[in-house]
Amino acid sequence: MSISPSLNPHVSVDCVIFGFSKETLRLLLIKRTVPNALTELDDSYYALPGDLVRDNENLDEAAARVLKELTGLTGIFLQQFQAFGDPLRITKAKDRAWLQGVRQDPDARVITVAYMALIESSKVEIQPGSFSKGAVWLPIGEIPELAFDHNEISEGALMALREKVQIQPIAFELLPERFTMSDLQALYETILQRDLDKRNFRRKMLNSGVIAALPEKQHGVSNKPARYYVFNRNLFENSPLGFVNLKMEGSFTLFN
Amino acid sequence: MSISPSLNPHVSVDCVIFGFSKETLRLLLIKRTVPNALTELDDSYYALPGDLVRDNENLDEAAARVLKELTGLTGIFLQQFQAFGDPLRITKAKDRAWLQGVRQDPDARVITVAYMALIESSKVEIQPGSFSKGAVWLPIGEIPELAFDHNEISEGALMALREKVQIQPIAFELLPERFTMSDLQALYETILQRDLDKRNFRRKMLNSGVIAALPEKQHGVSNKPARYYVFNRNLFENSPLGFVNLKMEGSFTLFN
DNA sequence: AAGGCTTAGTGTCAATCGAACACTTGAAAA
DNA sequence: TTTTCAAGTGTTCGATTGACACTAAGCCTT
Repeated sequence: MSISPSLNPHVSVDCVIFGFSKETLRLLLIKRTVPNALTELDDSYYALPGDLVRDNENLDEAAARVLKELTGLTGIFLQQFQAFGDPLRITKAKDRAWLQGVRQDPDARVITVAYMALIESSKVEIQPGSFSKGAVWLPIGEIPELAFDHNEISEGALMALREKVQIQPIAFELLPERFTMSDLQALYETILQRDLDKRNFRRKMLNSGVIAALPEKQHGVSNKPARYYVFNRNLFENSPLGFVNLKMEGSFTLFN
Repeated sequence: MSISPSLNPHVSVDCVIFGFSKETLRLLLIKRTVPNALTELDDSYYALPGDLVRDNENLDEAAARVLKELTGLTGIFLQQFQAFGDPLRITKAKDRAWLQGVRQDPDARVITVAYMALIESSKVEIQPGSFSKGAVWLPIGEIPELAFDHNEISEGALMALREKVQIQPIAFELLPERFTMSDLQALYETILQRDLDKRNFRRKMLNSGVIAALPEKQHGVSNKPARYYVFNRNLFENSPLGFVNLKMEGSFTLFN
C-alpha cells in the first residue's frame, strides 16, 4: 500500500456548496476553462468543486480539503449524501477535453462521492489557487448546464437538503451567528418552497427550543427593529439522538 | 475507455441484506474461507456480500448483480445509503490473506458503496456460486466480527433503516405479500426497538391508508383468527412526493 | 410635528392528533 | 363445557396544528 499521497484515479469527491443571500439559495460553482480548444463551442463552463481522493485521506477528509482549498474555511457543515458512478458520466465533448488536459488517465472511469456543504456565504473568501479561475454563487433557479453529471448531483443535493431540513435543525448553518426571526423564516420558506404562517412559525421555533433570544435588536432600520436570535447548538450536539421532526403540512404520522 | 466488463480495482459495492423472521431482524452474511493459511487463527469468517464494480455497470447495477448472484432475486428493495472509504479499512490479517488469494492488486485502496436491501427472507434461496461457501441469516444482535469495516457498515445500515422507516413506508418489503396487523406491529417494534400500543398502532396504520384489509382471515390457529392485510403499493409509488412522516414519540415538530 | 410607510410582533379558537388505558371475541384444545 | 390464547375494539384528556388580523416601533416625508 502506497504511503505517499498519490491520487486515486478512480474515486473523486464533489462538493455541492449551499449559501443563502438576498433571499435565495445559491450554489458555489467554479468556472473551468478547457485547456486545449478541441471544441468549437465556448471554452468555459461551470462545475462543482471536486478532486480525486488521495491515498492518504478518507472521503470526508478529501471533501474538507476541496472545501478549504476553495473557500479557506474549515469546520463547516459537510455531509456525504450520495455516490454517483454511472459509466456514461463522461459524454460531453467539453468534459473530455478538460480531462485530457488535467488527468493522467483521462479515460478512466471515475466514481464520485458527493457531499453537501452549508455555509454562511458572507464568510467565504475565494482562495487563489487551482479552483479560482472564477468561482461564483449562482441561484439554484439559474444553474446552467454543468460538467459531467453535476446537474444531477446538484439536484440530488437540493432534494437531500429539503429532506434533512425536516429532520434536523441544520438550516442555521446557512445564517450568520445571530439572525432575526424573519431571516430564519425566509430561509425555511426558500428551502421548502412554500409560505409559512408567521405566527405559527415563531411559536413553534420558540417552543422547540432550537433558538434563543438575544437582548439585542436591530439598529438603524426604518421600521420596527427586530430582535436577534442565536441557534442553540449545545442542545442538539449533546442530545441523545439529535432527532427532530419538522413536520410538513399534508404529511401524516404514525406511532405513539 | 474499456468496453469489456473488466473490474474496477478501486470501487466495490457491499450489500447489507435485511430479513425478518422469528420476530428478529437478520442480516444475510457470507462465510469466507481464507485460501492460504497465513494466519494461525481459524480460517473462516463472515462478511457482507459484495464485489468490485465492473466498468460496464453503474453502482445500482453492481449492487443488484451481487444480490442476484447470492439470492437469485431481482426487483427487490435496494437503496444506496453510504460510501465508505477509509484508507485504513484493510488492517486485519485475515482480510489481507483473503485479498491476496482473490485480487489482482491486493494492496489497492478500495472504496465501497454500501447498499441496504430489504427482503422477505423466506423468498431467498441461496444460489450456488462464488458466494455460497455458506450464507447465513444472523440476528442483528448476534453479529460477530466481520471482514474489513463491515461491522461499521452494518451498523450504519441499521441506523439508516431506523430513520427511513420513519419517513417512508418501506418496512413492508420485509413482510410477505399478506400479513396480519400483529405481524406488522412486531416488525415495527423490532426495528424501532420499543413497544407500541396495539390500539393506537392499528388506528394509525388504517387511517394512513398504507395498508388495505383483505376479506381473508387466518385458518387453523388456536385462537381468534387474525385478518390479513396488504401493503397499498400504488398509493406511494404514484404519489407526488411519497413523503410519509412516521413520527417517533419524543420528537418534536415544526411547521404548519 | 403629524402622518405615512414598512416590517416586527402578538392571541384565540376549533379541529386534529397523540398517549394512556381494559375488556370482549372467536377459535382450537383440553 | 371450559380453558387458553391472541385478535380486536373506544374513549378521554391534553397537546399540537392551522387559520386568521390587528397593533407596535422606528424612520422618512412633508
